[in-house]
Formats: sequence, C-alpha cells, structure tokens
Amino acid sequence: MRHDEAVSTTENPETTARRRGRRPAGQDTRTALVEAARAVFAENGYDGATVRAIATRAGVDAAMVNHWFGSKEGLFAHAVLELPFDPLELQAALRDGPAHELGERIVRTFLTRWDGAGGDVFQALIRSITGHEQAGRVLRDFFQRFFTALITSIGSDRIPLRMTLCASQLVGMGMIRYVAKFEPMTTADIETLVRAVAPNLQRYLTGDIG
Amino acid sequence: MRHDEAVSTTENPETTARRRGRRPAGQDTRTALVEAARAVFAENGYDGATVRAIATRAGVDAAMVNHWFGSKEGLFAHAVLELPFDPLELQAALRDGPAHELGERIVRTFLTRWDGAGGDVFQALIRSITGHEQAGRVLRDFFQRFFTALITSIGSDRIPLRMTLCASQLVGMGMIRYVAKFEPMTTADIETLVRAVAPNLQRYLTGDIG
DNA sequence: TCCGCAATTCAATGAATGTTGAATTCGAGG
DNA sequence: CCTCGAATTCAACATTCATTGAATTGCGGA
Repeated sequence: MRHDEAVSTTENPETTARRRGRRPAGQDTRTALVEAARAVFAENGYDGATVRAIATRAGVDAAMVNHWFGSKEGLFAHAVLELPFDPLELQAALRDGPAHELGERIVRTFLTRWDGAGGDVFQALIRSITGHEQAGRVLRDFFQRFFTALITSIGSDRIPLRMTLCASQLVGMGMIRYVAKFEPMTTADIETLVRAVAPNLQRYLTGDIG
Repeated sequence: MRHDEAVSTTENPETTARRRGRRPAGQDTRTALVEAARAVFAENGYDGATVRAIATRAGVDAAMVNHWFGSKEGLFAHAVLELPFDPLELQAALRDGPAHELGERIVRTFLTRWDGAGGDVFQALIRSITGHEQAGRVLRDFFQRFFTALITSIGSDRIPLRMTLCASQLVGMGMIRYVAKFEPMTTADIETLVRAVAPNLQRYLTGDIG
C-alpha cells in the first residue's frame, strides 16, 4: 500500500526521495529484510511474493535482497526454510506431564506459536508448498522428527502412519484457521480448539487406529 | 515433458509443424482445454500453471485459451471453480446407512473420488488457495453446504464449529496425501486410511467436542 | 460449387519480475 | 583529516507470461 514518503525520519527534510549511498548507522536492513520476507511470504507464498514488495515493506531498495542474500531464493532459505525452532527440543519440552494429555499440550502449543511470533514462518511454509520444492520437504522433516521422537517415547506402534495422521490434523487445522480462513475456526479461541481437536490428536498418538 | 511432434495423426505427414487455420472436424479443443487445465492447475496451482503449458498439453495453441474462455481466469472458472458435483446431492447419498458409520462413508467416498476421476479438481482447488481469491471461497462453500446439511440431518449441535473441524481433517488429509506427499499416507490404501481417520471424523460429527 | 464464418496458428506487444552494474554516500581506521 | 571500503539507491536488462490482432485454413449452408 504505502511505498513512498516513508522517509520522514531522514536528516534532510527538504529531499522527499530517499538519498543514495550508505544510510545512517543503527539500521539493520538485513534483519528488516528477514522480517519483511516472513510476513510477505506468509501472506502470498513463495512465488506470490515479489522481491519489490518485500523490500518496500522493509523500507529499502529491492537490490538489497541480492546484496545481502544473493537472490530471492537465498532470502527464502534464510527467512523461512531455516526454522527458528528445533523439533527435537520442542518435543522434549512437551513430554513432561501425563501421557493421556499429550494431544492437549501439542494442540495448545502449536496454536499458541502459530498465533504469535513464529507463526508467519509456518504460514509461509504451507503457503509455499506449491511453488517451492523445498518447502514441503522442510515441513515434512519437521513433523517427522517431532512426532517420530514423541511417538517412540510413549511406546506406540505404527510410528510412520501415526506421524502422518497427526500431521494431517495439524496441517489441516493450520490451513483452515490461517490460510483458507473458514469461520468459526479462524476466530475461535485457542482453548475451544484444544477441547475440540486434542482428543482426536490423542487417538492418533496412542489410540487404536485399525 | 513432450511438447512438440504431437502431430502424428495429422493428414499431411510431410509437414512437421502444424498448419494454420481450422483443423479437421471431430476435435473438441474446448473440452481438451478444460481437461488439460484441470491437470495442470492440479499439479502447479493457479499461478504456477502457465497458459502455454495448458495449451501444449491440450495440443493446441495458447491463443485458444483466450478464444474459448476469454482469459486464463475464465478457463480456471470453468474448469475448476464450477464444481462438477453438487454438495447437497453428494450429502444426500451419504445419509443412507447407520449414523454411527457416517464418518466411515464420508472418508471412503472422498478418498475414492480424489484418487479417481474428479480428483484433479480438488487438488487444483487447494493448490490454488494461494494465488486465487475465489478458490478458497469455493472450497469453503462446498464444505459448508455439504457438512451443514449433513450435521443438521443427524441432529448435532454447534454446526458451524463441527463443519470447520470436519473440513480441517479432510483438507489436512488431502494436503498430506496429494500435495505435500508425506509417506506412508500418500501410498496407503483407502481402507487403511478409512480405519484410521473415520473415527476422528465421526467424533467431529456426533461426539462431544467440549 | 462457392462463399462467409468460425477455428486455428503465428508473431508481436506490454506488463511484471528477478537480477545486475554504475553512481553515490556514509562510517571507520590510520 | 583523508581515504578506502561497504552500504544503498537508481536505472536498465533479460526473461517470462498473458493477451491480442493479423493471417490462414477448413467446415457447412446456399
């Protein structure tokens, strides 16, 4: 939307267009680009997001993407594909507590994360499954590591099938809540969804799946 | 993959390139375009699919898309957005049989369709949720009509929430099986998935969801 | 048989996008 | 204080894509 006159804090107020050359210190354009990229990739997916849109959102020129990350591809790899959380670490944290409430803890944890800070990375991933080969692979690796360790630790059988079943429920919930935006799932509060979804996830983890 | 020399059945074998002008009768390019469009949209989503790729697959020139459908947009509307099946009709057919096996019939029916003839339309829809505004709306309308009528008929409460819960499980299963392709869900046979998923869907339809 | 019209291909156009190189400006070390 | 290098913007390029208009060819009715 707004893409010019974002220069109000510049030292020379008489020049409306931003000056060339090195900008005053203290502005980390690299970080700004990563954050803008996560937001724009989350909204539009990999090939829906343009380098110009990301740069505009970060308040810099589009050439900065190539300067700092080599290419749009490189920016996507740094901003989205390198997940900011470790699946094994997250899984270990969720093991504490009664095993029959595991599904509950999982649903609550994922919804809380996706609603909050790291959520755009997840949205960027599932929105880029089409359009970027590695997005699906990264998502799959994450769920595989996460659920394989978890299901193994509670001693259930048929680990690969249970893993994909759990993934299907979580990905589906993410798609409906954040991407396709079906009401009332989009605006439902977290605890309502925990009560509704957790027992189903629990069955995939420890129940009889035929 | 193959994109030229698909002209082996032409009347003049000495001309390698296809002649201009009207082609011999009996070739319904309009239908060929619709079928090719469903396949290519299913593989690549709306903006991943190029008009040239669709036309090549149909064996005609890209300009035919504009001639017959006005635009890429128009072709998408005819080939994907106008669903070839009626949700209410489908729902009515699934009502026959015991209510506690409803989830089973639903999972089996959807997997059978998606694996078979009309499956590319569904894949095209979910692959185009990013990139095409109306894709999500059409998908939502379908599930809403389908599940709202169904849940109403069996007398459960909280119809909108149950509808989105069911949609989340079915969309998630479709994403994992056809789009993201996590093993073993991609190659699992239908009855295995029915046994695994149907009880969860059944709970969303008639169970206690908190 | 002949003629108008529709179907088809071809070539070109304009817009959008990722990328690059030159020009410019600031920060820091000597 | 001066100079070198890094950061930044700007303009231009090459490519890809959907779309369009002209040219061409077969079908079907009179």
